[in-house]
Amino acid sequence: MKHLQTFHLIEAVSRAGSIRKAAEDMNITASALNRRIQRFESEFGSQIFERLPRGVRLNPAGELVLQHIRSQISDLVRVQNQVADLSGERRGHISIACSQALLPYFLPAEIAKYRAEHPRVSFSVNVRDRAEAEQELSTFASDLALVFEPVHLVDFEVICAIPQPVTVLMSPDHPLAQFDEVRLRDCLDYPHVLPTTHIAIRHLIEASAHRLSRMTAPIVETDSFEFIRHYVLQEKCLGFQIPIGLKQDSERPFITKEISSKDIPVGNLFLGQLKGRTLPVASARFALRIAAILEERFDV
Amino acid sequence: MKHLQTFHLIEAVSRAGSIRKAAEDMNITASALNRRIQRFESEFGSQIFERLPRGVRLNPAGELVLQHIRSQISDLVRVQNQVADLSGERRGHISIACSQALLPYFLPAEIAKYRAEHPRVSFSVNVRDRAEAEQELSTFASDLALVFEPVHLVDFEVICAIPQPVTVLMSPDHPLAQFDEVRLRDCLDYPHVLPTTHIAIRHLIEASAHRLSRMTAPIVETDSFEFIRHYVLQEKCLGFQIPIGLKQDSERPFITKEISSKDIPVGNLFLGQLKGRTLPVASARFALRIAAILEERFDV
DNA sequence: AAAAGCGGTGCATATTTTGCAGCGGTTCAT
DNA sequence: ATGAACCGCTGCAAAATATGCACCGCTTTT
Repeated sequence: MKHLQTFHLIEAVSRAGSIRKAAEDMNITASALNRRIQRFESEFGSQIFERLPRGVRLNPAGELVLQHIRSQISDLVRVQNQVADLSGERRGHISIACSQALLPYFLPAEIAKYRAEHPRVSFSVNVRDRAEAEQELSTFASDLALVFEPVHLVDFEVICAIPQPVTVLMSPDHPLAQFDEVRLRDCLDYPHVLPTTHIAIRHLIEASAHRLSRMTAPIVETDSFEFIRHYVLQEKCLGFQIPIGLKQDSERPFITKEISSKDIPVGNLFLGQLKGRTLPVASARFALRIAAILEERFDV
Repeated sequence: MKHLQTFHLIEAVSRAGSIRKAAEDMNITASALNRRIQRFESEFGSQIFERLPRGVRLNPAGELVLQHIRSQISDLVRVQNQVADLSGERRGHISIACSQALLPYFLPAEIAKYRAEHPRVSFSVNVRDRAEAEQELSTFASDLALVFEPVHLVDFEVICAIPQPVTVLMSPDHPLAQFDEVRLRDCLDYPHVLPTTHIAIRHLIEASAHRLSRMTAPIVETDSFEFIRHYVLQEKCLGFQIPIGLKQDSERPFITKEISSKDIPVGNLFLGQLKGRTLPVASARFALRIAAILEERFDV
């Protein structure tokens, strides 16, 4: 849309860090771009870029404006989709930022089910750690976030929260496999594989270990849950996951046991969106549905 | 701002009901305006006006677009105010749609107090009945609404709700003035003045009278609370108000008695904003403050 | 000290928008 | 029934606006 061009240019400049580079990216001359920005600043009533010797950078006012721009653009496509909806077409695109645990079973299954009913809806699924996921919402890069234990929760509007106790997994021939209940202190006695420190499960385990005055001693540290799931079958050791990352039925190649909340506090899986934002119809519908499914499955 | 001009034109056309009239209002030729609208429609991807023999009218898609436009404009001024805030100026404008009961004491006092601290903040206070007030929010004509018993509550985000029992007032020499408690049935036995039917208090009274199988028989029906307050001093009769519309201290020229919730259900005074909207800083601050004051005074 | 990169500007040129006049249609008052 | 009054819409020339080019003054880099 024509009247948003200046906005796209501003975004390009903020990305490129210099007017000349941005001009090249957008296939116009630097002088034209320069003047557009000057005109915008004068109409808007305040500078939005600070001029540096090596280029330009958004100033605080500019950050606000950029946020406004992104929200405006995303809202416009929302309106366009709603209009398309009016004329009978059920289409749209849903972008989700999610934690790794959602990748193997939950999201593939749910998205497939949804698309079976709404074939004209397409999806983006972006793996993001819990900090990145929130960032992703505020830049309008994703509509929804489905993350385990997000960090800030500012600008994060919780649609639903599902408790997910940390779960230990092991191969069936592991010594701990025979017990009904597994305590954290037992786990720490055996070789174990842990996620890297910025991952929420690791965080919960470290904090709890510290309360027991114990130390973790991972034999392997990884940022991939998939790796953990496969590794416990290779070497006799323990791995950790959250329930939603595990197959629902009992045909699992390994034994899983939830660790009591007395040992490790129960974390939450949050489904959320950008605070105050009106989601596109498709995303809003999908979010409600996912919330219902989650709440039913983990009966909250 | 230049890039919003098309939006203002669309708004003008929807208001005028015809392109030619709108063109005159906006001081351009009909042909130019016509072409702008055609261009917008083609860029947007769908017609937004339906062409009638006597002019044009927004179609459903157009209604959505207009809503988007209003939200964008209001959001832009919000950003501008926030930027002004950054540069140290504390200014802004707060528009409020409210019920009559707020006019005599509450709002004048609170606005004055607020302006004493923030002299650069200006206000609009618009008296609206409870249906209009909600309308007012969704067209972005007002930032805040402070209304007794609003009707729909769709698109209405409640900031706080304050119970307000219907209160009967009378001159000190009225027969009922001597009793501690006044029942609704007693009130209906005496001459009474009532607000017109679209006003919430009347609604509550009518419903309750109906439950008692009694009828109201107003000697005067008015849409002015001010009139009621003055009239009970002229003729020996009863009037009805809600507490916030009455002076706080006891220096009232008339006797007031709250009617028990057993007789008339307690209505609520709602402070609210448009659902999902981010208010301008000034309005948001003022709303929080009013909420705090209300909750303290009527200790919720 | 020279080169390279930056934002900003004057001026001629290209592009877009506007106003004017006029077309074909429907509504409304006579 | 009929003409006047509106309506949305369009071709074309004029006005307004945005663009590209060449170049300035400046800072950083080499």
